[in-house]
Parts: sequence; structure tokens; C-alpha cells
Amino acid sequence: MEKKVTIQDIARQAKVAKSTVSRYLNGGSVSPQTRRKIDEIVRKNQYIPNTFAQGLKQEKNRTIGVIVPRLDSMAQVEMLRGLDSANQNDTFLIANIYQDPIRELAAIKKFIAQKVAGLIILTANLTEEIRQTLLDADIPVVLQGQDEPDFARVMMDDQQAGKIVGQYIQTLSPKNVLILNVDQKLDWAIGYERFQGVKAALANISHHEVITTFKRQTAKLDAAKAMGKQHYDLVIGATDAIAVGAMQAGFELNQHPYYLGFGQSVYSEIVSPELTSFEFNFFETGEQIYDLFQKIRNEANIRPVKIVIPGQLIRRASTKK
Amino acid sequence: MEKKVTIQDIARQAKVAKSTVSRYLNGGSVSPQTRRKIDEIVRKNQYIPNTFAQGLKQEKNRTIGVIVPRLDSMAQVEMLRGLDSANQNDTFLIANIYQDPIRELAAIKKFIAQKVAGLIILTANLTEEIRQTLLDADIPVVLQGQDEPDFARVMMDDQQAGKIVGQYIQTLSPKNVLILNVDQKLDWAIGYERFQGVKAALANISHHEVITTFKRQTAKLDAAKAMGKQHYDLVIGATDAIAVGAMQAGFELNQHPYYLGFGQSVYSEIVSPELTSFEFNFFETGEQIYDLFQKIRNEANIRPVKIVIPGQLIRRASTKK
DNA sequence: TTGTAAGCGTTATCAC
DNA sequence: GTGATAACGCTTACAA
Repeated sequence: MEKKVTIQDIARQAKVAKSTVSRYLNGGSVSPQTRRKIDEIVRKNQYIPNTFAQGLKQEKNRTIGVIVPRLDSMAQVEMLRGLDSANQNDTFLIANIYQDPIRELAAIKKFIAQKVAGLIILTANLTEEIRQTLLDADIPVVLQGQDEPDFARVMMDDQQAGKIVGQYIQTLSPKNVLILNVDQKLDWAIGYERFQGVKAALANISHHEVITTFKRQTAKLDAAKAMGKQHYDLVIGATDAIAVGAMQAGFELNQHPYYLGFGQSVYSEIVSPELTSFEFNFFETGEQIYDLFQKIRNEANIRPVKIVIPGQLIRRASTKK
Repeated sequence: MEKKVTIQDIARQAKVAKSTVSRYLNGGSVSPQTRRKIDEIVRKNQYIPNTFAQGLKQEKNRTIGVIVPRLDSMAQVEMLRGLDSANQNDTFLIANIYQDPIRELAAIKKFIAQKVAGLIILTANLTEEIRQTLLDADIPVVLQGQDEPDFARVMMDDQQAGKIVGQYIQTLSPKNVLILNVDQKLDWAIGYERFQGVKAALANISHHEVITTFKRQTAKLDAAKAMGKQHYDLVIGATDAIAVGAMQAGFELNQHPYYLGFGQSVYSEIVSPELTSFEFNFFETGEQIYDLFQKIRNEANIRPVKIVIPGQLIRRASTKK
């Protein structure tokens, strides 16, 4: 059990003033001899500066608060991995807020109180109160998933996704399409933007939209209800999880329409038939988020930027005859 | 943009000494009137104590470092959720170390330097160096996944799991069994303990063991190789992911043995046929880990405890005729 | 019950 | 290049 060794101890052993040691540590001017002497003593004592004292002195630290809506989402976890991979020298404080705005606000306030260097928020929906809190705090913030003009943000190109999927749908020439979507109010980017292009392509095709949730189980139930009433030959889920839920429902009803999903990719290759899906690279998105954060952290008054991440349609067996 | 308000500001406005405010904040003795006065001013100014100043003074804080081998594992994420759910008033610092002992050691050292209140380590394998570092640091530590007698730990009951699965296997009366396991050195609890009971049950049954990795893709490849050489009527995967990989291989080879997995539960209900699997409640495990941490944090010199989490066999379609 | 004052470990500002 | 010394915001004896 080692007791804490302070800058003072180092100074004493090196027979210099602690201010000299401090300068040594922070790359100030120190004579080569002194430097070598301190070098050795620091190493021998395994000295590590006290984070709290540092933080107290310089109103700054290398801790970034990360808000995650749900940790049981592949997309989110991939983005975290991306953040981690791009990370230079920061510590991430991760708060899982279970898609609850109340928790979200609390977590953000706590982060601000802890004087984090900045906030990265993976979110679907900012309440007005959170918006204000963020603006007032006046710290670097990067948003993902919500297109808020006041903030730096990284977005999936859901419009393009919808457009490409829309075009693809037409090549399948379906007769009757089931859309399993989520509430726009819950997630605008997905609920609205993602489906703009899809719906445009469906203008002259019979189709039906059912609002369900992100949970596979719920989606399965809702899909079963819809598919029980009438017959569809193409089912589009707002996410892969939803599409897979529908596949399960169809399986039980012994129906075999085409299926198409969006998003993550754990599910898609496991189900049989494998799921055709419009996929985004969430890992790379995470990296981009971190890079953007670095940029706005360093350049003082940069205007809110928007970065758009493209994706691509991966055709698999679920849309093949 | 609000500037920081300190305990001094509150004291001035309330016309008391800052020590009084400090006492107020920490539940010391304060007269009702003073209390009310401070109460109001604190609220009006939205005062939040500076974490660094607090941490500097009292060598203690409410931050717990959590080491996670991989975030792309359902089991791990569930445990994190459990931790979160049981959490009273702590902040979790989560470090994803990608199953890399080097990163693990680095992360642990960093946590210790940051003077975390304790460490929760979800791990499969402690190197000797990490063991020593942990012991030297002399802070509360709870381990999960590694049965180290020197530490408080929460373990899955892999022995019991193996035994139950072993009994179940016999009811299936297979002729030739393929075991897809992982290296014992990588994960003793899974590689060795989990399969003790299984192998005992297989004593008089022809079987073959192949070592693969936790990755579904690799497992699929290894399974394909083995299943290509001879015919099996039961395939047991050390994890669900491995079993699912094998299912995919079998599907492509047009073989349809029974399949059986262990562990998490995302996959099991999605594949068709649904996967029979021995399941642990990782969420509850997370809660237990936190509770145990609380206990050893508060009681000074408690002997290293061991908590064992049972599981249950869920029979699904993959082992039905 | 309240106030005074002495640190906690670090960095920053000066003189030397 | 170096060393006193004063903060940073808070807690905690110890006095009053």
C-alpha cells in the first residue's frame, strides 16, 4: 500500500522548489541537469499528479460527458467504440439515460456541475429545457441524431437513405406495402426524414403505415396485427430490429413478403433469410463525432457545423425471389 | 452565460461564514433560520459545489471505475444496466478495454491515479501484474467473471450450468456431438468450468471439441470446417454467438443437428429455429455487483466474498424434433 | 450555533 | 533558470 506522493515530495528529494517541478511537468524551462534529476525521482516514486488539485487550479480537465439514450442498441455501442478509437487523451464519462428526458436533463446537469470539458450527446430528441441548459452552460457540445441548428452536430443522411431505398423499392414492384415506423415526435430523423423518400416512391403503390416502437417484441406484435388483417408483399421497418420483429411475425403467420430494414447490422446477417438493409457506419460516425468535438473545443467561436454521414443499401436474401 | 458561483458567494449573500454554508451542505448543525436563508440563496444561485475542490480536500469521491472487456457483448451491457439500476449516488467511469490486458492495466492505473472510490471489473482474465496493481492500490474492488480468492467477486454458476446442460443432453441421446469451445486460458470460467458437466455427460458418447473464438464469424468458419468433415447431430456452443455461428454454417451445409448455446439472449429468439440456451440473468448480476461493492466499501476489512449467480435452461426449437 | 484559519496539491506570477 | 508566494474552492479543527 503506497501512500500518495506529491509534487512537494519530489521537490524535496530533488532539492528544488516545487514550482520547478511543476515547470518540469508542464514543459517549462528547466536546465538539463535539473531535468534529469527530477526525471529520475519522478519515475522512482511513480509520481502521478493529483487530478483534483489540477482541476481545481486550471478550470479545465480532460473529461468529456457522453449521453447515450440506450446501451442495448448496436448503433450506440458502435458509436462509443468509434469515439474511443478516435480518442486522443480524454476520459469519457458515459451516462445511459434509457431514453428518458428527465434522466437526460439530470445527467447533463450533473456533468456540467462536474465541470466536464464538454458534452457529446447521442440523442433522438432534445427537450426545450435541455436545449437551454446546454446553451447556458457554454461548453463545447456535439449532438448526434438531432438536427439542431444551434449546435455542432453529426447526422445520418436519412433523407438520402430514404431516397435510395425508395428507388430500390420500385425495382421490386410491390403491390401492397407495410411500413412499420416510429413516432416522429420520438425520433424526427427516423420517423420523418428517413421515410420521406420511401413514401414518395410509394405514391402510386398501395401502402399502409403502422406506428410501433424500437423494441423488437412490440414491433412483432404490431406487425402480426397488421399482417393478420391483410396481405403484404413488402414490409419496411424503420430499423433492423423492427424489420426482424416483422419477419418473426410473418414466419408465424406463414407469410413470406420481402423485408427491408434500416440501420445497424447485428441482426441482419443472423436472421434467415438475411435482411436487406440500408446501413450506416456507426463506428466511423463515432470517430467523426470526436473529431468534430476536438475542432469546436479548440477553435473558440466556430459557427455550428453539420456533418452528414452517408450510408449504403446492402441487398440480402430478404428481398430476393 | 453564468459565471461560477462559489461557497464564498453564498456565504456573503447569506451574511454567514463559508464554513457555515459548508456545514449546511454536509448536514452539520445549522440553526433553522440560517438553514432557510441559505436554502433560498443556494437555490436562487443554482449553486453546485466544485467537485475538484471537494475531492482535493477529502480524499474521497463518488466515482467508480468500471472495466468492461467488450461493449459489443449483450451480457456486458446488461450488467452495466444492472449496475446503473442499483446505483445510489455514484458516477460510473466506464472503460472499454477490448479484451486487451495492456489496455486493461493502463485503464486501471489511470482510474487509480484519478483516485476513484473503487473499481468494478468485468473480466475474463486477470494478469498477475493487474492483480498486484489492484492489491497495492488498496481500494474496494469487485470482480466479475474471474474466481480470484483475494477479491470480492460475483460469478456465474458455470459448473451448475454445465451439469444441468449435461443432464439435458442425455435426454436428447445424441450419437455424435460437436463442442465449440473457447480457450481455457482466455476464459477459465467458460472454457473450463462451464464444460466440466457437459463433458462428464458425454463420457460414453462420441464427441469432438474444437477451439474457436467469441466472434460469431470465426465460430461460423470453424464450425463449417468441422461439420464438413463429419456429421454431427448435436452442436454445443460455449456462447449463444458461437452456437448461432454454427447454425449458419449448418444452414449452408444443409445439415440440421440440434443446437445448444449458453449465455445472453438477444440472438436466441431471433434465429430460426430459436436457440435452446442456458441463460443467466446478467441484469440482476449487475445489481448484485453494485450491492456487493457497497458492502465492501462500507465495511472496512471484510473477507473476500464470493457470490454465485444461478441460471436456467431455456428449451427452444433448436433441440426439438 | 457560528466564525476563524489552516490546509489539500497544483499552477501562475513575480522577483531574484 | 529558479524559488517564494499567492491563489483555486472546499472542509475541518478549534475557538468563540
